[in-house]
Amino acid sequence: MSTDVAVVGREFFARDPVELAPLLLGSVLAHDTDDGRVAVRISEVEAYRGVGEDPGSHAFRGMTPRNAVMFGEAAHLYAYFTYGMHTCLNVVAGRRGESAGVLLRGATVVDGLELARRRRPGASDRDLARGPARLSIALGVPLSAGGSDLLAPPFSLAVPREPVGFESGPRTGVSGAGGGASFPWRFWIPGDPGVSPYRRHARSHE
DNA sequence: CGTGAGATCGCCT
DNA sequence: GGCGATCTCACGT
Repeated sequence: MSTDVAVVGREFFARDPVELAPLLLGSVLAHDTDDGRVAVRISEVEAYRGVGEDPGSHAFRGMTPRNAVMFGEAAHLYAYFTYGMHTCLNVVAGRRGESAGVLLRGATVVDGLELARRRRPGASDRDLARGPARLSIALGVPLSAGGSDLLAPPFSLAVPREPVGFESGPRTGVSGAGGGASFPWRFWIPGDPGVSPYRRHARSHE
């Protein structure tokens, strides 16, 4: 159930996002604030490639003020605001200028359960971080934290020593080119309660 | 459990 | 001006 994780260097994240994404399943991301620490174990992610390569990516059309962080160093936080109310979190992937990232779509709380519950009143424990916007609220990460290094305080990110088994399918919420079966870059841990409820389509790996 | 609608505003064409 | 890398609540099964 709990995976053995370890802190790794930045070069681990400087690889193709489609390769990196499944390796992040089972990772533990922690965030410290004055109110305390919340840590989550990642159960679902999506890979986004860079400029010109991936029509579903915020970076597809080149650098803008919003996506500039994606063009920077790996393992930093790309946070974006959407639907007029939600913040979602990505781990920047690849080398400088590659503008790739991995969206954190779902997780389970493994530390700071009381604090996470306070941040999402009324939510069941299972739903605390199940979904990209919910995850950012449970961790207490504001949009303004965008650009932060996830390998330095107040964050910490540890990855599994041994990759976990996973399944993949089309990315959620990505319509038009970039969506559908041509980009099966959503990855999740089968049966994990932290996988978002919105879809299931599958091809399994091991 | 599934579907459907409304909320709400920054980003980029 | 149109549309999101979404969520919650209401209501039907």
